Amino acid sequence: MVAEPGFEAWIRFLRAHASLTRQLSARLESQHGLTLNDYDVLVQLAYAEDRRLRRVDLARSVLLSASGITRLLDGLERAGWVEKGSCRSDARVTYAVLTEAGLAKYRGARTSHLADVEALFGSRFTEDERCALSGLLLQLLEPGEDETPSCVTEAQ
Amino acid sequence: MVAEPGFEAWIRFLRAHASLTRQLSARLESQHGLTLNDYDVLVQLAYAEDRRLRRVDLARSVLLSASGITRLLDGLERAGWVEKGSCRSDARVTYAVLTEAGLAKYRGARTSHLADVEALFGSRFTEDERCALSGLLLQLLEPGEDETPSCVTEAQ
DNA sequence: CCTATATACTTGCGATGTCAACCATATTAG
DNA sequence: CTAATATGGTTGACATCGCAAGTATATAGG
Repeated sequence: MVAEPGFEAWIRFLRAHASLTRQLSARLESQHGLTLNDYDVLVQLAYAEDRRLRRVDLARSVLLSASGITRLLDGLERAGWVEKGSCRSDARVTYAVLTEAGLAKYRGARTSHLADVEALFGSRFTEDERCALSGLLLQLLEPGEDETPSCVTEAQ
Repeated sequence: MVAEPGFEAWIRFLRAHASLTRQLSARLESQHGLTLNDYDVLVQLAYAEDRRLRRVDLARSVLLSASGITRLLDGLERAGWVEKGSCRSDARVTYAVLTEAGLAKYRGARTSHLADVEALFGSRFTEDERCALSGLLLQLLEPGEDETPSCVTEAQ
């Protein structure tokens, strides 16, 4: 894309995303057999209360459609990392529950993935730049979309 | 994603991308029957010399794989917006050439798409912020990936 | 020449993701 | 209580995209 004065930032945003996610997902895929979204879901569940989340909420927080979550979880369930849980108070909802195996899987993938993110993304910035970028990106999100829960500061 | 200290920026990057591209591509799709990538290709061609580009180069500049470009162009060719051109000096290469219809299509989509990008992306920043963001994003791209050609400043 | 390797491009296949339609359960209004 | 509507979730049809493999042409070395 080109010749769109003032849209340079947008173009770079698209390009940077394409480039980074391709590299990161290739690594995650080859080293752990996980998708970026798979990993994302595992993290969400690992830090959720009782290691379980309603499927709708999970969908919202990873920015996938309802059907997208069903399909993603299908895979994680087949692998034994997630299982379904039912809800006492509302028979419509199904929980996605992280299994022990799933937790182990997450822990195994975590270190190398974080290192990859650091190498391809974090290391390109100074501390200040990263803060600035984070702030700017926040301005792009709708209020509800920055769901980064409380545990952001937790070191695990 | 969560609980990854220092990765807030990365998470927000992923979320912002998912959110923005979904909204933008929905609009582009409903108003013009184009994908974000379709549009991207039309722009590249519209500003290219002789309105033609080698398929490889196009792939690189849109950050698609070789097969991705073949398929994307299949669609644009079926629609009559792009056609194949052969190369005198190298029989291996095929050009993607923008047709008159394709140029018209681009011009028709351009205004509304740029307005959408401005509304969802540009308008969230001040001029300075946008510059800063653009600079930061540039640091994420590999040398060759910021292909934004010379005509960036052109007003069309 | 002629073989080896590199490049341009296409195709088969699988993975992923969306939308629309659908079912089941909750909730609300008469 | 019942009908209307909203919400949680799944499924089928479909589109997009990457990888691996294959074809065709170019280029380099012996």
